[in-house]
Amino acid sequence: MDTTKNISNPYTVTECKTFILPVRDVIDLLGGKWRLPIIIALSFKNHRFKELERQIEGITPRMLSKVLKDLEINGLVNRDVFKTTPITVEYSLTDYGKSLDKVIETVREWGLTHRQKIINK
Amino acid sequence: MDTTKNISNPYTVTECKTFILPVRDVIDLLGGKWRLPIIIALSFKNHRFKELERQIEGITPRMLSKVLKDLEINGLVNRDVFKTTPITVEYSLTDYGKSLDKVIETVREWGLTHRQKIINK
DNA sequence: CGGGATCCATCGAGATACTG
DNA sequence: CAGTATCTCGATGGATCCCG
Repeated sequence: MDTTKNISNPYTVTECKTFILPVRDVIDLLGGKWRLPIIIALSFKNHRFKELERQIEGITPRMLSKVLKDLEINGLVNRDVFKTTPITVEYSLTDYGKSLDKVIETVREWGLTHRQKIINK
Repeated sequence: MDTTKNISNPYTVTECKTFILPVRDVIDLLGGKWRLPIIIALSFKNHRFKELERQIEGITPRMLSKVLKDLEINGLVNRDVFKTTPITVEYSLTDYGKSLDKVIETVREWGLTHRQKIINK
């Protein structure tokens, strides 16, 4: 944040919204119940649909399908179909998806200290 | 993320959940419709309740009250009551709350490039 | 195996009115 | 001014069954 402008708040409401937009995008991309588990699982290794369903306990195929589709649209996940019988589909993180790791790590570090702080109260 | 362990995924499901927990904490802290606008507004300057209500267009006193209370519980926001007549209440970010700025900035940078990438498609 | 379709429960959030 | 109390609704996600 541009602290040089904090003193008298010269930002208009519109500027403030513009500031927030890209942050909200990422929060939404990582938010929801299943996005993080799926991204983390794929950061470990590529997975097939059924593998993910087994790995991420509690998820239904409906939600798995939905989130994977969304992550694919956002360019974070690759979907590779192999024409075996029966058909197999492999999901993997794109290089771009992997670039989220550093963001997640930054967030995680703050979150770890936060946990300590809250627990100590 | 510990990339040295990514190759064969030695993480158990439990370890994976433990890994995610602090990340989820932060996402929840910044998620929802009003948390970011409130935090950003308070990062500019301290505000009274009514000032926030005016500044953050569309928010109802109910939601404002709710989120402020939650942010206070999480140690991000101070609530100072002044016994004037009528009573005035000033909200401000704690030093701890301000420490979130660097996290938000990291998230925002990634989000900005993401916007470019998505728009160009 | 890799999903889609449908129905249903829960929860975040809006609208409105009211209080100390 | 600084909130609280109800009521309501739409979105998120769960349960279950089905298909190529």
